[in-house]
Amino acid sequence: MTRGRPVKVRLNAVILAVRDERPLLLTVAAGDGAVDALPAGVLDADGDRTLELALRRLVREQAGLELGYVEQLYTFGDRGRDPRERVLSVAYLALVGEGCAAPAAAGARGAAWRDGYALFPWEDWREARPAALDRVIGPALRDWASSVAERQERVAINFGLGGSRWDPTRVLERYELLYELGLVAERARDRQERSGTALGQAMALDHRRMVATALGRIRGKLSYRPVVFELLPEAFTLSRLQRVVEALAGMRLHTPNFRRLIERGGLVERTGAMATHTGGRPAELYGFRREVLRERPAPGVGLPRSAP
Amino acid sequence: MTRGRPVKVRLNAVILAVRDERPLLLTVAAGDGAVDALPAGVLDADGDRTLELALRRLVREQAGLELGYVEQLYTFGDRGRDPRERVLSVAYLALVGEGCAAPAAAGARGAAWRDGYALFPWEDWREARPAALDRVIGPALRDWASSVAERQERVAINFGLGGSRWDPTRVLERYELLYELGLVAERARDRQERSGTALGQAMALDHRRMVATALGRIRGKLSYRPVVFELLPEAFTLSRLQRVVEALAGMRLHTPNFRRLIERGGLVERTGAMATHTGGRPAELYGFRREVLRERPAPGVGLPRSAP
DNA sequence: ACAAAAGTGTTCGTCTTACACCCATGC
DNA sequence: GCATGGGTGTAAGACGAACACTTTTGT
Repeated sequence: MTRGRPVKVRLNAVILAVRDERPLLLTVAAGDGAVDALPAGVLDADGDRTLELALRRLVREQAGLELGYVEQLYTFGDRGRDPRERVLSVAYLALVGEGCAAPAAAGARGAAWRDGYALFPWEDWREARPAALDRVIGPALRDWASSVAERQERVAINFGLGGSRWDPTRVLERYELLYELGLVAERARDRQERSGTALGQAMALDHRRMVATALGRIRGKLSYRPVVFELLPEAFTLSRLQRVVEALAGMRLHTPNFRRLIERGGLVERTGAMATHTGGRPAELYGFRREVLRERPAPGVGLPRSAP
Repeated sequence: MTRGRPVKVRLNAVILAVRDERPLLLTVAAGDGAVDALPAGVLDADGDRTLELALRRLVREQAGLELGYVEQLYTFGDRGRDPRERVLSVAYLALVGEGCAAPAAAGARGAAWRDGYALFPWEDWREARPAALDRVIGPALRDWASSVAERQERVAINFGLGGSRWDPTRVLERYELLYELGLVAERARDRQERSGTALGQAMALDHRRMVATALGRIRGKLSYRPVVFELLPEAFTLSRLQRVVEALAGMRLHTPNFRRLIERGGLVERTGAMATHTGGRPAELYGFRREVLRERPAPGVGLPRSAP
């Protein structure tokens, strides 16, 4: 076997929570301090039995946070990802309850919880169709794709423009397209050019790409795995559940149908208790119903195919 | 940052094709020659621009095969995966047409195409419910799970036993459970014990786990991405398409409904040509219809929830 | 003629979506 | 009382599963 220079291996954590109807991301200060970075560290070849345990250790050390749900996201290894050296980064996605994401609960090293949609303003369709799409992105895409069929198709599929629908899960594809077009700050930085348009908040290295991967992954997973419950307390109201799903999906759902889907799908069960001070009528408190895993092969909340 | 011993990085390829209604896997001779291994190699930190390109190069060198569809599968990094040293292995899944998988078309180094279900006999439900399930696996699982609720749940979910349905995508979970129970040869080998039950053909290191990951992934992907077409020629009959899907899914489908699903879903278009010598009435030849990608967010063939 | 595979029609039940409406609390 | 959010009923429609049945070849 040929053997080149050794490659360094790093682990990265995309840690998400939802609080006040906003998806939050745990960040630490980057080396140069100018932008945020993801918690990261190196695998201890002797100490860490598995990659996942290494990640948990690392997040514990850096942010004082004990992770619950963790899944491997993707391994990034392109040359030039890190201008200093060739690194392989194994990225993980972790979900924590909103209790962990208390405003003060940031540990050492400038750890902080950032609004996820500050990174991807074009991904939040809850209030309205994001303004950036029509003001900046749309024109730039049209310009770029003009009279190149393949580009037009790519734009249509990923941004739901030419008769296609907006697919909430294509977060990464959209980010990468915007990167190629030079609409995000990372592109100019990576090429050492003067920066032009800079949509959304930039992050260190390719960390924003990792977060895009994570958001896309969890949006997809919502509909076939009961992952939302990792972000909620033991007991919750259905509307609270709906708000969390909406925050992740970046779109509003039809309340009455959402309730029925969840209840008839057997994902939750009544606890008997009630939530008061809801702003209106008191709401029943529900809990995740584990048995659903036995009953249905792919239990999830299912995003609508059309906007509500 | 703490820095332990450096970790080696390897790439592995799970290359699948379907031929004669059987999923085939490209293997090479393992170091000791006793079992098969997956094509593998090392990333060239200077030469390879991306991991995917490194993988393509590697497969070209080792098996003389030019890959088409490639996707990253998973990164394996547990300690003890390779008894010799701590290695991180980034596994990729590749799909090639049956032309590449010609019986003779194995390159150097003892490359060969193996029947995928020789590795996982319990995964092929096309002819009948696999015999091993009732003869060996069922009793062993019941024994293991007896009077431990969590184990019973895990068995039910993954093997479709206690009121749950068989979920074709849970290939990895099933393999890992059988590993834990000592029903596959790798378990005894890894623990340097005398081997007992040895279901299915073993592979080197944790390569069979990688193949299980790949099979589960592609089974899942069938229903929301048009991946089958990577395994078919440009023009094909609907029944040929059905056979390929069935080979991957490990189950039979209801022919008339399958046809309608595919046609109504807009996944294919008539080519006008006909296939003769089909054994009966000549069949129309179809081709993949690229436009679906614009029209539908998740185009795929959709496996049935119940057996036909 | 008959076997074998291709291909069509129709029915039924379930799941999705949308619309309309009633209920219980705080202020 | 009325605004606000919680909660229910029901009907139209899309979709998947199952059944029966016709068509076109090779032998």
